[in-house]
Amino acid sequence: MDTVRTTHMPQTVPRSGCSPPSASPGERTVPASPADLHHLLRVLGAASPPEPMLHSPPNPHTKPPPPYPEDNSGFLERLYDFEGYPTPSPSSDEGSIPTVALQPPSPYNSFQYSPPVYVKEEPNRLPVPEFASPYPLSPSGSCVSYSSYHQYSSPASHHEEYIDIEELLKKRIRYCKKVSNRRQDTTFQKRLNLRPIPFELNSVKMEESSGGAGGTGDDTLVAPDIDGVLSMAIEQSKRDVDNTCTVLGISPDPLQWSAEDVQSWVMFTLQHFRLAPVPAEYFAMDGVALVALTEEEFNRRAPLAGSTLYAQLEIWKAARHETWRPAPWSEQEQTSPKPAPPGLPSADDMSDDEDSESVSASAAGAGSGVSAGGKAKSGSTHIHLWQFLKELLASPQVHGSAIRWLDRSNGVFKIEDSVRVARLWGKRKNRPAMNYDKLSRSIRQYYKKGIMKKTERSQRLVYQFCHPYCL
DNA sequence: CACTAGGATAGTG
DNA sequence: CACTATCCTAGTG
Repeated sequence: MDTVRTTHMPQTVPRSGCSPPSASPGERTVPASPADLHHLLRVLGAASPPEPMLHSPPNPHTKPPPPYPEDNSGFLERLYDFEGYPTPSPSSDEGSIPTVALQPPSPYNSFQYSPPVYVKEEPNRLPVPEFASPYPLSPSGSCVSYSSYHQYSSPASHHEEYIDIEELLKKRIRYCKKVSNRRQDTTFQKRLNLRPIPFELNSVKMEESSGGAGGTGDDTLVAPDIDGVLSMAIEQSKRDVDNTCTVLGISPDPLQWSAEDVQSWVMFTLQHFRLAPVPAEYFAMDGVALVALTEEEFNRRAPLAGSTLYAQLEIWKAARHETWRPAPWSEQEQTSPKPAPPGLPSADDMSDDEDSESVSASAAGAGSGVSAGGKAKSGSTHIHLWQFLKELLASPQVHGSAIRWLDRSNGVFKIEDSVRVARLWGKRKNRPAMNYDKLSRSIRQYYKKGIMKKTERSQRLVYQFCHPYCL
């Protein structure tokens, strides 16, 4: 009989509908890479002007805030400078009414971008007008800060939200001062090796750990400071995410988004950042698929908004995590403590060189080189085959010998090493019995679905993505 | 022999 | 139900 298919192992691997706690060993769950942190910093605190944390938790022990430019400019300036951003000039060019430009935290100002929103400054408080997207901007970019969902059902009642600028400044300044005081002002960045914070975290860690295990005072201070800022950023972004979830009625976990959720989120984010609309079909996918997209793929789909969307998604992914743990740059994954799912021993990935490099770095893909993946093991087992193939294709330096683009713009690619690709696929899906025969069968299913098509001149091992899957 | 093509069925979420 | 994973038969170069 054919009931003897014993190759089936109990598949406990959750799919998109499941909650994250049981991710596979390779599953990357949070800001696992320094690049993620970079995103966070860029989009959140460090790179943004006075931050409208509308409902930031009241700080009981607040002191009178230093007047805006005088006391803070130094810190802000430094903060901005070493992040490579122009120092904001909080000048008031509107006569007697001081204004503050609250700009959407477009991290990469490379794309078109909405005009700054000017807000009249009142003593210590800023009324925030309604935006196109009725949600006030937050530094983290996600929709923010409503005290409750109900506010939205009665728009008339909340035309203005008040931002406690004192709070904002104090919060940020406290951190800046803290850092600055520990290291003498001008050199502290170097000492902390803070420059492009995220990207160098690895090296920082490595150097330090290799240097003196004991760690002179300096060494040990680095992590906590950065960590403090990050924690704050994460906290805020989590609040923002939660609020947005409430408004959009979507899960905080992008992996659980349906295609509709993704649409909602994309539209919301575009609107929120006043970015040009993107054809819906470009992001016609569920959350799992969205999460699997590399930054480059975001940019291909939405040249003007891709970076922002990608950065936002990074924040959402980060916010998924309940806690921000110190030393995120450590080799360990940032996944919440959970037992390794049955099936693949987690060590296995490590041992198998060829495969462990596997797809992870790829997510980073051609884009920033590091972005989403870093050294983090990529992804969930929920990934679709076509996404997986694109992941491989996105890192030719790693998998170029197994699979490569023949015609990138038309989505034509060739599998050079069918065995290896199949093995990688099997590994990712925790299907040890995977082979090219099965893999190709799955690919052929895509013909029907319009995800892939046969190439004009059929060649062995050559396939072609359909638009927009090739993006 | 390696691959292509596609039907059928089972498993999973 | 979608999306594979698996098995299988038939055909191609």
